[in-house]
Amino acid sequence: MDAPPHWLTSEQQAAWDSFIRMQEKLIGRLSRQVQADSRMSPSDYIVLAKLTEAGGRMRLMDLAKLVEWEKSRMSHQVGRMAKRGLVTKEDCPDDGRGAFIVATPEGREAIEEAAPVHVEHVRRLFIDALTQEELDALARIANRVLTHMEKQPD
Amino acid sequence: MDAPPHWLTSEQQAAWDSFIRMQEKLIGRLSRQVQADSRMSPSDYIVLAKLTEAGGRMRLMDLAKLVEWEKSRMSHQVGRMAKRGLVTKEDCPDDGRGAFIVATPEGREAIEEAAPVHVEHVRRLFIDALTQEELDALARIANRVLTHMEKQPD
DNA sequence: CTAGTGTGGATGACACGTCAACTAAATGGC
DNA sequence: GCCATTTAGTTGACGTGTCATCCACACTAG
Repeated sequence: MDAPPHWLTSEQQAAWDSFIRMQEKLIGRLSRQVQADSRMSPSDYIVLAKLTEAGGRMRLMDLAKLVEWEKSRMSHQVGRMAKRGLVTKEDCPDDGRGAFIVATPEGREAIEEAAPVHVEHVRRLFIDALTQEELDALARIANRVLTHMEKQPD
Repeated sequence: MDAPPHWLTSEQQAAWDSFIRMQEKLIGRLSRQVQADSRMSPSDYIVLAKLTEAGGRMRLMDLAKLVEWEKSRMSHQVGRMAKRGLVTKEDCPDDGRGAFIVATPEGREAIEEAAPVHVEHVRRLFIDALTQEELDALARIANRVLTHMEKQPD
């Protein structure tokens, strides 16, 4: 009969707006900073971080799952990174289709140089703005949203 | 003497990871949904929403400031949207450099159709996962981070 | 062994964002 | 009025993300 309540309450809207705004500003700024002081793209950073963290040698598909990317995106990304000398691709003996992605020394050096700087930025922009209680609250909220999302269709 | 504490505590790291993960999943999913059920890109949606909200006729620069984009991005975006018939560009009589961006009827129709669906998705994926207290807490945290970021260099 | 299916990965077309350079008109000082 | 400086907006190159498609190899059933 009567239409469902289409819009958000002003409090809900305010929360959503604040979240979106903060998320955009924060991510945007961190991205620009990674690029500025490491000459790597944010994607390069993530991939290299996860790759070296896992030993520096991984199957493309495993890497994609680890970072939660689709394989196509990872394939493109790895291709570009190979062109820049950050990683190399090796054939996989066990699986004729397979490819190992291997971090080059330059790649290792790049990430080892970039990581502390990046963490410093995260601390300065984000961590330092909040108390540990607020961080805990945020983590709890984020995890709640994540588990709730998993139950939703689509 | 001793190096500064380079890394985050495990609690800090956990909070950061949860936030990033939730943010990526949520934004990713909402983006795909906008595209799926409106045949508009997320950028189209935002621009059209803000534009019509403001009367459907605005200077490009004002629009850019409103959405907090740089003018270049807005110019490209508006160009594409014009090509798709969502907006048109009109010369500005008062300012020879200027351009008015005007939402076309098709643009208005598109956003009016897409908005309720999008809000429903936001509600379903995000709002419904949290209590009003949690939403308030999140808003407070987000605003804290935002004001803290404004004080930081860069 | 072989036919069908599934999986790892590459590829190409396209939309998007960023950066730097550029044009042209407005503005302010003199 | 004239020159220097802003400001509005465009443009092109480039790196990136997505989607659909494709290929080669692996696996399984028969």
